[in-house]
Amino acid sequence: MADRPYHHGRLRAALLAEAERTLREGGAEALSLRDLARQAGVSHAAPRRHFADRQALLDALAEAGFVRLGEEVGAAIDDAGEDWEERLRAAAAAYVRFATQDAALMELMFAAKNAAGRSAALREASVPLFTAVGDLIGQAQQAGALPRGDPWRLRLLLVATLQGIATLVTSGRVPAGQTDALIADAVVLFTRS
Amino acid sequence: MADRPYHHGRLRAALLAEAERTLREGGAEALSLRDLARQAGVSHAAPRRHFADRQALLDALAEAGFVRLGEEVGAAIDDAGEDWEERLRAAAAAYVRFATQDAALMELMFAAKNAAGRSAALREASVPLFTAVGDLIGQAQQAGALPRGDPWRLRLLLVATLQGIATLVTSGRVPAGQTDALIADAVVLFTRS
DNA sequence: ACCTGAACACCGTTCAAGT
DNA sequence: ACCTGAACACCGTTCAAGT
Repeated sequence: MADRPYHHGRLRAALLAEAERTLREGGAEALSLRDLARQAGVSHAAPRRHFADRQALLDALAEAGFVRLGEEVGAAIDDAGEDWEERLRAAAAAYVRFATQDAALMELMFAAKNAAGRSAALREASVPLFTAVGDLIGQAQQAGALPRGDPWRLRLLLVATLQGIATLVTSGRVPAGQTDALIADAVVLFTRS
Repeated sequence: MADRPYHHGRLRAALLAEAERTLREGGAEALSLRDLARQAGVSHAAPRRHFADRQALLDALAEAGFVRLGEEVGAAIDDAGEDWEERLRAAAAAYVRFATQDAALMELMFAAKNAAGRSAALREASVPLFTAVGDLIGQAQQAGALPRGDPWRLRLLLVATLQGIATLVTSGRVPAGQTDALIADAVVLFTRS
């Protein structure tokens, strides 16, 4: 690292990787472009080439977060057995686990200032997540494990419930060790309605 | 304001009031202690007497937010008719309305860094909200409008659902005009399970 | 195409000193 | 008890200049 070349080569990726770590350890407020540049061994103005401003970096983090959340929830569903209630529980557990391990990232992903049409990229990045949950619901309905009804609205309601549980857990309002019980309650709520 | 006395007199209250306004208009990131001091006509070091640091001000805002949310949800329940489903819907609508109008404040209230036992005052401030929801659930259960089961767990699940809906709405993931339908769906989910 | 270095206008926080 | 003013160490952002 003493004789680093003038061009970093992977500065954007390096900044993002380091930012994810800082975000996990100290929250979004601990993220400083100057500090990231320092840790990448680059001048404080160098990140500007890759991120127009600090918000652009946060946007990129949120975007990557949605992609990974979609992957993890999808994988959890696939890895679960064939029982629909079990699959729903696996999806919910994966969602809450992600939120617990990356609480600050989750806050970025659902920040109000990133609302609606603010970022087409962010909306697009969250498609796999919503698709995975939507597919699960549609199939569970066909199998008779979930009540009929507009699958779109049911999908939105399920994601809302998972997101709410995640928020209560990460904000410390669910007693330790009660998380799984709360998730199980939520799944029962949907399957028995 | 030209000949303001040396002692402001109500500096703490003035800072909080102005901070609430800034929070609503520009989010937590727009909150600057120096700027608040300026708007109060006081030196930049004066707020220190009332708030140990910036985080202490944010904590106080979150605390006041929980008190007000508890009041508004409680009032909505009281103002609703005697029908339990209608009362649940009124509580949910009040919760989401609060979150919509004060999205940045809501984020402060449920921030992960304010977790668990971090602030006894914050926990205490949220008691009326949880009590109002808990009482509603207990009474609806006794009236047969909600299924039996541990009311504590049901209370947590209901708050989680409301919080999740609020987050999806403020983060722009619920299509405009679909909010009421989502709230109605949530209430049906609880009453028919 | 990518990065540097200096400059600007802001912060939060601290602390001796004033009223 | 409450507030001021100067000081310190940080920021994000901009821009001419370097490679």
